[in-house]
Amino acid sequence: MGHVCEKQYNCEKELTLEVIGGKWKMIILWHLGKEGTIRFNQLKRMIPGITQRMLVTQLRELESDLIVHREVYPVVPPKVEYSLTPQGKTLMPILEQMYDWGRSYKDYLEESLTHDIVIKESASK
Amino acid sequence: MGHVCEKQYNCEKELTLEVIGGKWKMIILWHLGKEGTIRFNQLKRMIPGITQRMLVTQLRELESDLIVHREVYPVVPPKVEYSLTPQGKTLMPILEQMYDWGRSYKDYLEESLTHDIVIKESASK
DNA sequence: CTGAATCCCAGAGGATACTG
DNA sequence: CAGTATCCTCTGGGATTCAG
Repeated sequence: MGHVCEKQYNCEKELTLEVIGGKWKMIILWHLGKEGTIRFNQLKRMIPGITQRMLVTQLRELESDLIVHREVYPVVPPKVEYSLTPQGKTLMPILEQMYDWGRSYKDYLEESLTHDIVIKESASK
Repeated sequence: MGHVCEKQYNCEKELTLEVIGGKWKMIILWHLGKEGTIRFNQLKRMIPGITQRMLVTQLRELESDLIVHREVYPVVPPKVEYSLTPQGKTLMPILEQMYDWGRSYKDYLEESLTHDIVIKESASK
């Protein structure tokens, strides 16, 4: 099943990290959580810098972890839609919390940076 | 400053991930969050399997990211205490949520696994 | 349009030994 | 006790090409 199964963990937090920790997984999950259902190329266009290969592999892992659902339409040209599973949707609160924390942390870093500059300037006088 | 500064992100969620994403960082943060203040070797004993080198490097990164505070006592033999900064403490709710999600996700995986077995058994009759 | 197949590399992570 | 200093392995991630 999931690529997550074999490994050993000190704590279930690490299991969670294993699921969302890939380089592009959080952005993928984010878009799917907001938009609902997205086609492959649509998703690719929404994520600047990602290669096709990476998008595929990340999606495959999320799929085997039962986080993302893949719906294939047997038409030509191919049409494949991705969406969150019910289990996948339960990740959204975590992603939102991580977003909020990241924002305030960024502000915090900038503050303490400018503060350092003030300290250094007054010290060099 | 932090090892976090140089890189570019699509979203601040990835900044958060950058901070807590190291192999041993969540367990370290977890213990510091629960115990408050811990000495180096004490911490090492609490984390089975970690090497001194890894514990040092992970702690150094957390320190440069202003998440962990390092207090050195000029005595012999050396005594160094680690604790969370105020900013570090704000991470705890995220870790707890990740713990909770990991637990229920683990249950979910086991359920759907046994369910699959049932399906397969009845199908092979 | 949605992939699979190759090839490749930096860097995270680890084993081990030494030190003030 | 709390670290450095080396050296090495492994794999996550990427560039590129081909295919149904």
